[in-house]
Amino acid sequence: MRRPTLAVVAARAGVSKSSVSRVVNGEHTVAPEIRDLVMRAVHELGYVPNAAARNLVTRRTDAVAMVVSDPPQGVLSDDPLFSTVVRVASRELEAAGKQVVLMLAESDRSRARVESHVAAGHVDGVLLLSLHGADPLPAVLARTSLPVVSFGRTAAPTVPYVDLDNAGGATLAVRHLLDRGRQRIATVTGPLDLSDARERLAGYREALRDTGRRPLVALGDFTRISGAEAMRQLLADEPSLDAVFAANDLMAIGALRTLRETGRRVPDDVAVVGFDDIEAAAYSAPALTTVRSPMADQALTAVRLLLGLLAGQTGEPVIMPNELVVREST
Amino acid sequence: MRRPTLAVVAARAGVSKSSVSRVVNGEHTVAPEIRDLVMRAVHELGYVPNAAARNLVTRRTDAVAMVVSDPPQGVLSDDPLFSTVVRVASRELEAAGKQVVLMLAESDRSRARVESHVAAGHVDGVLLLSLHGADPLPAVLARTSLPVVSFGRTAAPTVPYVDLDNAGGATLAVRHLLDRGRQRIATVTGPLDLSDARERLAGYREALRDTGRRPLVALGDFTRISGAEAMRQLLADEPSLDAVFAANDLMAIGALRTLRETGRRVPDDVAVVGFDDIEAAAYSAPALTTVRSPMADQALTAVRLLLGLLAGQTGEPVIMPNELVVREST
DNA sequence: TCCTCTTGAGGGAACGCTCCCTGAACAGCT
DNA sequence: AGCTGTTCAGGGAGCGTTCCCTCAAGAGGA
Repeated sequence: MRRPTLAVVAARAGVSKSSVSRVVNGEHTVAPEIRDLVMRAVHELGYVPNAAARNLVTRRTDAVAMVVSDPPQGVLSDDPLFSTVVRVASRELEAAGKQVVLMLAESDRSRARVESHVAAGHVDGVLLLSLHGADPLPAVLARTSLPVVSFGRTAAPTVPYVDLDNAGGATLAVRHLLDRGRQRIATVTGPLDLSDARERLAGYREALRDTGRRPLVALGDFTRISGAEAMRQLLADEPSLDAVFAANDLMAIGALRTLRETGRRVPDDVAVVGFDDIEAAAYSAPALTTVRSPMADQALTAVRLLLGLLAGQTGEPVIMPNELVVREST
Repeated sequence: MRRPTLAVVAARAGVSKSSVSRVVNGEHTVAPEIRDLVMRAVHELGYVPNAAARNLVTRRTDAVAMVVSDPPQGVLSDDPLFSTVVRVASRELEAAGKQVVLMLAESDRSRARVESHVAAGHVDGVLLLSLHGADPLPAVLARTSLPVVSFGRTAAPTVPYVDLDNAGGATLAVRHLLDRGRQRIATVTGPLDLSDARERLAGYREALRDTGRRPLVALGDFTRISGAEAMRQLLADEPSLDAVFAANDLMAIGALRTLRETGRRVPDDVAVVGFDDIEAAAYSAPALTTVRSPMADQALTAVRLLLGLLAGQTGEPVIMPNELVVREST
């Protein structure tokens, strides 16, 4: 048994297909009595428009792609970022009547899939979740001339993005450590192919510059384990350090683990600041001082930007502010 | 400038539309020379089939809905479960050539959206992420007679699911505490409207039954904060307790926090076991002994089950085994 | 009363594809 | 040589919409 079509509804209501179409699409050039007739038939038959047929003629899909551009074991994998951003963005897009098509771009093969899917016009626009500055995808997608918005800065000039004030946040964190009287302040960076990581490092350097202190840098990759290892490295290089700024909370949590294992008290011996304020930050031992990044707001802003583009408006990049959350680790 | 259509490709190749269609769909009743001609034209023109037109006539969509059935502040919100399951499932579905339509079902309104979307035939099948046993959605979706598979047990009899051996895992955890010589073993449950939570509680009771020990139960809701509060409650009720089985890792981490704040040493004074083995479990202080639930495998199994149903096979519920991971907290 | 103008309903082509059906070409048999 | 059977290309209807165009009906003005 087949779902009813426009024609069936029209027959039931005793009007033409055109009128039913007009009512269903909310056009105002239709007499109230006809509208009522149609509405009744629609409800009685449980009519739902066939999206495929509609897309075919309108060339709109009312769908947007949510592209997660990140390698399988990448930054977003275990990050609370993923669930927060995906959920908030989905909710907002659904509220706007858009269908959300989730696509992973974690290999060349899947990137090609994304590209052809988008180029084929299966979606009206793209919300790109990309933290990787060198990602080729933004530029590729921009070429399709479909609206694209990126969550996180991209190199493609025509792609508006929503990003944090990473450098500012890092400076905030380091200034806080300076205020606490710390003398030897190290940092654990994220993977430096990510602009987020580079900017946070730049903010760290910036804050130290005027104080005459030497930077002390160890590389991490935004995972807990890398934070633990980088901390070990830092302690070996500079046993006298008394503060660490980790470029994200997961690495800060890893660093806490190493400090605990090596018998350092936090914050007495070493103060630790993270970045992001993920929920786990409040539950570490000791609870983590961190720079809150408004991920939900950022996601919301990105979606609104995309919806604006879809509606024909233009879009400018947005930088979100952030704030320091002081807890027990400093 | 419009994307090329079948007809354009046919003209270019000097063959009929039908032949192009046959080649594009990989039918074998086509002569090699014609196939080559068509393939060349396809590549030269960058032809990609129009999905809407194809769907219209085939009544297939090659899309599946991934429905996240969970209130906004629900269990999946901050849970690593979400990102793991969503990513693994997406990857597998994409590999099978399916488009993934992400839908949230967090309110009556959005549930209705999901229902009408599915009933309207916009997808070929549904992968339901539902941990809520009383969720009305499985039954509703089952009525559409489209293939539905649930990640997590459901009450709907016709919906195959993939679930953990929750009771067995809980029993495993409690037996471990008994083996360690613990005398007074409490538990922190999840929200009891979730079957996962109920089963884990049942497993706890089961393991204690033969030992003649009295159960000691506090209610949580699978969040860190609830674990911390439940632990406080337990300590007030029974200051002499020497072990806790928390029904998930997040609550176990919350419990660790309370124990630390109240001056208990773990595991010396109180041993703690969690459930799930999320990545954070290895980074708590002390590192958490926990029951590993193979979430990635479970997601994969669910997807395979769904793909089987889509291919016309039948599907039976699957129960995944789990194992104990012993760390520092016991 | 007639004409023009406006409002709004109906008819039907078009969107790009699949798939059924027809029929051409050729092989194999009597 | 003639007939049957098989293989495979082409023609064209139809999928369920939208939207342009035509046209009927009624309002308003001369």
